[in-house]
Amino acid sequence: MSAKERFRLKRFSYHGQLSVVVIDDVTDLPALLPLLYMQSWGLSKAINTVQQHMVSICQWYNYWQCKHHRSFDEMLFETDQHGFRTLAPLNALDAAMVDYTGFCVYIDSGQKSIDANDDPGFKPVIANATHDVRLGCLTQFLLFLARRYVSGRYTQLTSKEQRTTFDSYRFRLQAARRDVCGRLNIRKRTTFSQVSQGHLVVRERSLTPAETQAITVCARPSTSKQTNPLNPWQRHVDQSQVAAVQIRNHLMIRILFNYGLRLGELLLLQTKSLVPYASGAGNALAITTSEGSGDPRQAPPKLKNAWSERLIELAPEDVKLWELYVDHLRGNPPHPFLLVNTRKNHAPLSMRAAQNVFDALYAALDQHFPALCCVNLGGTLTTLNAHMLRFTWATDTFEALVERDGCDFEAAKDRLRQLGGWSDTSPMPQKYASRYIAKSANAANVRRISAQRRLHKQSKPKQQEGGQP
DNA sequence: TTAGGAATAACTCGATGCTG
DNA sequence: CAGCATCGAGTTATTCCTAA
Repeated sequence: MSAKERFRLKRFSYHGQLSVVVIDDVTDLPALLPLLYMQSWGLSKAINTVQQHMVSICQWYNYWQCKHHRSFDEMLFETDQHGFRTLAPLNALDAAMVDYTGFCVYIDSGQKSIDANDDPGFKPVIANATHDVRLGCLTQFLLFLARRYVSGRYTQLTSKEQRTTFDSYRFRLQAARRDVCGRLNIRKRTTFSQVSQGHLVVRERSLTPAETQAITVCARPSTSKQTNPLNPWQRHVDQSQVAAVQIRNHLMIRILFNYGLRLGELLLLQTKSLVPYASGAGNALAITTSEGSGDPRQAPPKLKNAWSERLIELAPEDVKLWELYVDHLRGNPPHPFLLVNTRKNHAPLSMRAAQNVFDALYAALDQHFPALCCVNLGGTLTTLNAHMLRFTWATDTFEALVERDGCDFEAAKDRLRQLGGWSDTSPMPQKYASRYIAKSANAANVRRISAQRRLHKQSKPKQQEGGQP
């Protein structure tokens, strides 16, 4: 038969509730197992969710038809070679696990190819997120089947055996899914302490000047005169929001880099947090709690401690950027918070969304500056998060306080404590101080060694030195 | 000095609204 | 309607602060 598209989706109304089923074109009836799944799981879910799952299952059924020339339903209900019917569903599930890879090829190729073509230039036609959604839904469906056909109705297992059998299916299905999961394969992130491909990645949690520079370049928003092809926020469902996203993220990154805020403090900023500086010109940033502001977020950010409340002077160009964003791009949401998401309601930016900004930024760095990120090319930047900008800020600020402003170490530590919102007894400023000492000691050491080498070179023509003392 | 607590980070997964 | 972006939530590890 034309193996192509034996199964399709159909919407129907069930007791007044709109729902979706997978229709088998051969019998013109709903496929049995998806129907059971929909009935026992899908009725309590929103139509979009059910549809999401049914789309995945439908593609799976079409794939199965292509590959094995019979439907997945038939596979589950046939008798095995010994005439036992009871084990057939479980055998089918075992077979399904093997076919995860083939299914990935099928959906990645736009449901055309079932062969694993090892073409290196092969480019999936769907995004990784979609790929993972498909696999996740399919796995959930297969787990539903496992739970159903392991149960006492279909097997003679004791309840304990049922549980272990089902657990084994759950484990194996999840493992199979994990193996082919698109996002996991793209982002192989490791933490700093972990060994990556044989060699240990050693680095501070602050950024090097090269990395800082790369981030600044990537975060620069496009203007009408000049677009920035490195900016990771080029596309958006609502194209009119692209400028808002770019400016907002640029503002976020600038504030974090220049003033070392914690992420929670950043998200608590309000439009009225920018106050004219008491003594003379300039503006200051007031970091404070937002009591009574009616934060609509599920998990509103909180200040870490009482010392976090502070006043920071803002550079003029940041003030301009702030005003540009507030006046023209932020919209007019009913809440007072500075940073908003790009949905229609312009709700305050959530913790999660803010972290996604850094995920996207890291993806851009990975793409455009592989030498910084890829371990094989000598890069050490294996992850990026908002707190790393704070570390960077603290290190740089301490250095500037000592070298430019001529503070002694105690004064610099106190100043840093005040600017960064650490408590009176916090050991953190000490940490940055010792980091600076280590750094300058290293620099002095390098200078000493190279001076020595020069000296050695000069003395060399005169006489050959003996062994080391 | 250390135990415990709160915030943050890292990693997933599920659910749902939005738009071309 | 397909695909995607985004949000909510759960779990665990790590960081930072407080108080004993």
